[in-house]
Amino acid sequence: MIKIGDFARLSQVSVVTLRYYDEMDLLEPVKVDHFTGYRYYSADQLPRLNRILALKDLGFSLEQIKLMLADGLSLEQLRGMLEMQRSQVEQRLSDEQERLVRIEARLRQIELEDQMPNYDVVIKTAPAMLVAARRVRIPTNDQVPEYLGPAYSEVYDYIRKQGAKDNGQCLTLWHSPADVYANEDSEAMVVIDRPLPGTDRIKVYELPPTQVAAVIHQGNFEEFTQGHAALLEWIDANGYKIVGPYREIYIKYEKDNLSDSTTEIQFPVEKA
Amino acid sequence: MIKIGDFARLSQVSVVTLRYYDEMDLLEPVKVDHFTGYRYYSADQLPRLNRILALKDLGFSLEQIKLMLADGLSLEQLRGMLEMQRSQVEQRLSDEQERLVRIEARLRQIELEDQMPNYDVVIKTAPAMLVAARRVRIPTNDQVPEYLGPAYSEVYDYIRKQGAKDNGQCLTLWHSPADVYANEDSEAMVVIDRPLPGTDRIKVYELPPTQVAAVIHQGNFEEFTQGHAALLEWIDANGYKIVGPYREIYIKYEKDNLSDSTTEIQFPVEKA
DNA sequence: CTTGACTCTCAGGTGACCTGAGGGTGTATA
DNA sequence: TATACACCCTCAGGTCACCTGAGAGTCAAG
Repeated sequence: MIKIGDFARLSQVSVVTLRYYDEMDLLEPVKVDHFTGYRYYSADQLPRLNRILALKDLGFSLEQIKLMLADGLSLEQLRGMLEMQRSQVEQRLSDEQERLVRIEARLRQIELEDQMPNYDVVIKTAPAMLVAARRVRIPTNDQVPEYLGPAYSEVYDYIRKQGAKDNGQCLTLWHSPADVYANEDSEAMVVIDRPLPGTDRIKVYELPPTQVAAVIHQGNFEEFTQGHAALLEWIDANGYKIVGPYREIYIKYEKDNLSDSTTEIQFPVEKA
Repeated sequence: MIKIGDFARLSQVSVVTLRYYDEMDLLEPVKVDHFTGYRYYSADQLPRLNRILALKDLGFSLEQIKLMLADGLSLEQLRGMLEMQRSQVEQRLSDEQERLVRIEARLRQIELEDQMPNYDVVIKTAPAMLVAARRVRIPTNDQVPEYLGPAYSEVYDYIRKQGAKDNGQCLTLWHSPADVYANEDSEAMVVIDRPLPGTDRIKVYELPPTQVAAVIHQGNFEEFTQGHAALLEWIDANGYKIVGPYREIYIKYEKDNLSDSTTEIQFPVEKA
C-alpha cells in the first residue's frame, strides 16, 4: 500500500499525472479509501505504469494506450497499431525535415538581402473551378493588355449572351514558362457557376483542384517578374517542381489605378 | 471591402481561424461594422496573412508571429528567432528519429517473440541521494544473499548507532558488468536524509542525479538475468551506452515471500 | 416579403497535463 | 495534548490553435 506521493517518487511520474491516469481509467489505484478519497497503489502496478510510459514514448495517445493494455487485443492488432504509428512518425519526420529546409532557406535569404523576403510563399490547394476561357498568343510583353483585354471582353460577352453569370473571379493561365516573355501563350478565364456549351474560340471546362505554390503581388503588372523570381527560387530551394501552366488571379483590379492592384500568382507544384 | 467568407475563400483560411486571428490581434479587419459586428477585410491584407501562414509553417507560435510582424523588430532579433526555431526543429527531428528507432525495435521484438516484450524500458533521471554504503566482493552468484545480508545489517546498525534514520530505501550498486556473475564487486547502500561521518568500512556520500534506463523486475532474484538481458538489448538497439555501475533498487521485499518481490534495475546511460 | 446564404457572439470541446484555491488527513514533535 | 507540517482530496480554470454548434441577426436576389 503506497500513497500517491511515494508512488510518484518511485515512478518519477507527477502526482497530478497519476490522478489523471486514474480519471482516464488507465491506471487505477488498487484501493481508494472510501472516506478520505486517498489513493493507494501497489508495487505490482509499476510494470503497467512503465508500459504506459514506454508506449507514450513511442508517440501513442493515452486513448490508444488504453486499448493496447486491454487484454483481448490480438498480436495482429497490436502490430497493426505499431505499424500505423511508424508511418505517422515517418510522416512527422519528413514534415520536420521540410520545415528545417524552409527555415534554412529563409535564413540564407536574410543573409543575402538583409531583410525579410518581400514575398511569402504558401502552399495550398486551388479548388476545382468551372471556367470559360479564350486562349491567345501574345507577341511581346508590352502587348499584354492589348491582347488580354479583348480576350476577356469576348469571354464576358459570351457568358452574358448565354444568359449565365460570372461570379466575379477571373484569372489568366500562362502556358509558356515563367521566364519567357515573348510570343507567350496565354488563356483568359472567367469562373462561372454552371456549365455552358463551348465554341471554337471559347472553351468551357473544369480546372481540377491543384496544389499550388502562391504569392500575393501588390502593384503594377510590370513588376510581376519579381514575384515570379521569388516563387521560382522558393520552389527550387524547397524541393518542389512545377507541373503545369502558372496562373494569375486578379483579386483587386481597377483600370484607373493599376499600381494599387492585388494579384495572386500560383504555380502548380508537386514535391520533387 | 471583402466579407469574411470571401476573404476566407481567397486565402484558403477558415472563417473561424480568421475570427481567431482577429481576437488574437494578429490580423484585424480593416473595418468592423459597429452595428452588425460584420468584419470587412481588404485585399491589401493578404500579404500579411500569407506571411502569418508562412511563419506558422516554419513552426512558430502565433504569439511569436505577432512579435515578428510588429515593426521595430531588428534584423538581428529576427535572425535570432529563426535560429532558435531551427535548433528546436532539429531537436524535434532527432526526437522523432529516436522514436522511429524504438518503434522498429518493438516491431522486431514482436516478430521474434510473438508477444509484447515482458519488460518495458523507460529512461528517467534517478534523483540525487545521500547514502551510507558497504562495498563487498562476492565470489559466486549463489553466495549473494550470504554476503549482501550482513553488509546491509552492518549499514543499518551503523546508521542506528549514529542516531540517524534511514528513509526505507535501499539499493545495491554492481560495479562489475551485468554479464559477469563471478567475483562480483557490489555495494550495499541505504538512503539517509542527513550527512553522517564515514568509516573505513562504511562510506557516506551523495550519488549525483543520473540518467538511467530502467525496468521493473517482479519475482525471484535469480531471474534478474532476464531483466538485464532485456535492458542490454534495448540500450544497444536504441543507441545508448552504459556509463556506470548498474543499480538494483528494492521496492518491495519480504524475506518470507521472495517470489513476490519488486525490484527496479537501473543502468546509467548516455546517448552513444 | 420570403428565402437562403451569410454573419455575429458565446459556450464548450480537443489532449495531456499544470496551477492554485480551499479544505481535510496523518504523524512526529514540543 | 496541542500543534506544526507534510501530505492528500476535489474542483475550477488555464494551456494552444483552433473546431462545433446553438441561437439570433443581416444581406442580396427573386
